[in-house]
Amino acid sequence: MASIKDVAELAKVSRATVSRVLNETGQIRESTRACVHEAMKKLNYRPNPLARSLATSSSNTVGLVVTSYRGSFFSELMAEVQESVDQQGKLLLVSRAHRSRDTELRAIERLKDMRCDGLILHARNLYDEELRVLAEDKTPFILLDRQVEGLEDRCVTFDHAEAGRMAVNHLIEHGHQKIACLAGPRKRLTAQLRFQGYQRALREHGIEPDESLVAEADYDRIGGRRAMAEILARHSDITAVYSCSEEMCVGAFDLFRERNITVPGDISMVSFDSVDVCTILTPAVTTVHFPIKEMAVRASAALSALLNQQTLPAPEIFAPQLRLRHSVRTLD
Amino acid sequence: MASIKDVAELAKVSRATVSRVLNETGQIRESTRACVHEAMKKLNYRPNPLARSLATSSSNTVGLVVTSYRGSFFSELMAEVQESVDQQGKLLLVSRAHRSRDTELRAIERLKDMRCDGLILHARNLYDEELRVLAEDKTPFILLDRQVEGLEDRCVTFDHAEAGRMAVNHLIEHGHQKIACLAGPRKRLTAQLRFQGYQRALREHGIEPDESLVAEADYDRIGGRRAMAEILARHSDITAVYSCSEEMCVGAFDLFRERNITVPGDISMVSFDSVDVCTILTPAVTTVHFPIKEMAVRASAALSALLNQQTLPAPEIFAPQLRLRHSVRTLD
DNA sequence: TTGTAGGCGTTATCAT
DNA sequence: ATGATAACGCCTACAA
Repeated sequence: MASIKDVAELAKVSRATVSRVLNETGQIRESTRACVHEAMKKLNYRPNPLARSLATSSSNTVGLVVTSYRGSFFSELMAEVQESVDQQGKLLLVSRAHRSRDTELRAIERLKDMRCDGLILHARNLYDEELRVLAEDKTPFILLDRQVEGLEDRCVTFDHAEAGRMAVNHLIEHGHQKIACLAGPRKRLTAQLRFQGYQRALREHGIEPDESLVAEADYDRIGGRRAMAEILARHSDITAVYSCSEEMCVGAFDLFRERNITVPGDISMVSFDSVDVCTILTPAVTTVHFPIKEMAVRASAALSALLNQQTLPAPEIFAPQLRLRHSVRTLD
Repeated sequence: MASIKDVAELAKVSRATVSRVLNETGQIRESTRACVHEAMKKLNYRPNPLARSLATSSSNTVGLVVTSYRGSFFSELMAEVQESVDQQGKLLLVSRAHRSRDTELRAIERLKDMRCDGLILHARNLYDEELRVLAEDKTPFILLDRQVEGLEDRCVTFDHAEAGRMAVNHLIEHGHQKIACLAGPRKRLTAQLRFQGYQRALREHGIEPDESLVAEADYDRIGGRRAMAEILARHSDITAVYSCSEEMCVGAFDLFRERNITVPGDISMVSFDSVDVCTILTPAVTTVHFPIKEMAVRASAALSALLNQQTLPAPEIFAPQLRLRHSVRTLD
């Protein structure tokens, strides 16, 4: 591979000059510029980004931290970030954080080691304080789906509790009282919020939440099926279900199909959803939409603005949105 | 950030020694090793991978080239590769090639510029010859879902034509004769193969393929819906559909639902599938499974073997597999 | 076992 | 407008 030195020699100039035409910096005579360009073509020269990074300690690279690679949620999230980063002419580095503070820290470090220009963090376990400390040093970052005091302008968030409340409200307004909840892992903050929304909606209508109507799963399909089975074993007379993820909703439908339970005939359903899986089900399921794609795009844009020293767009809290479909029956 | 130099000074040794303990190379007295380690801890030293790459021209990085980031197929493909690369302790760089030879070449170059140790290519447009030429130079690569003469041991492939034949055969064996085809983009080789499988199955049973039973789409949901509508406009009496992608199948179901067409009552369906979307539909759709996930894992493993100079596992042609579900009715 | 010194390919600061 | 030259942080002969 030809290096800048080869180009310099062939063009009979110094490496500095080649560097200048390369970066269009400084003043260069048109003739020498042409000469250099010719030499570059002739040698099929490609600048070495690693060397450049070493010299500038920046890398034209964006880092993304996620807790998992699996499942359509993360897949689409990564794809979306990939897309926008790509459009900014940068490369994306993704690093997985698994499920602890420690591994999240490591994931971030790997990315900083690579001198990423900026980071997008979908970090679930770090303490707010750690994040604030992190914000002190060089590498700028955006927090995806997380609210941290003092870092509001770096947060792209969603109101999970309100979303949950809306979903369950919808059910109650249609006459449902005995509403089951397929909940996410309790130790995840957003799962808690979604659950709180459920409780809040019930209480607002004078219904006391009943723990035995709730079952927990890891947001996944088979977990959802199992959780649904658990609840039905305890209460065969529920009239509605509030699912905290689309995959759990699919799992519940698996069970319904097996047992010839019809939706919304026997049971009404409202689910969280972020990649429109619920529209594939029959009937299409009414959802509260968690716009992870839009949020991902927003995060990339915000980071880009940060990197270019532009004024940050106002921090945005994405609003939940009810998407009415055909899975809710009006009870009389 | 502390550099190797700082560590050396603090430990009162040379940078070479630090480098040695870092890479566990050469012989070092236990006491100095300890000393160096201590210095590293004290300074919270982290080696700079960029500098290392520059020096060794290798980067502990794997590159992946895809034609698109969108859609569950690519999402899951990337996630899967991400997972295995991650487990090898490496970082993944993904680059998009869009839809032409030229852009594919560029995508590959970007990755080579970054000195990726190896590449996984899902390259659709490069000529076989170009790939062979590419194989000459340093960076090793694996071809995903593509067969190239002379590079057989670097190919992880799937028999699309046979898969298509199996699918349509299944339909014919259940008494169907007038079988529509939701085809992928003709200019893509694998789409052609899937289509050829359709033709072959028909001919083997003495049915002459009828172009008006075929409609093309870009493997996507709305395209599938439109294509299905086109065919139905021409032939309202088809009894079965062969869909070349799961998303098109979902699109067709969208139409069916609108028009109260039942599956398999009115129309039977067999579809290609790679991420099990078809099991979400009602009824669950019988599919030929295109095991992209397994293939992605295989590709990563093969690349890893290549990188470690291990003997390559025998090249594998993944076999199509019919997954019987409930979307095919037996015609009498 | 350890140190010296040159190189990896750029950028950037001075001069000229 | 251009050229030396010293970083950037690490690796690796070659010496000692």
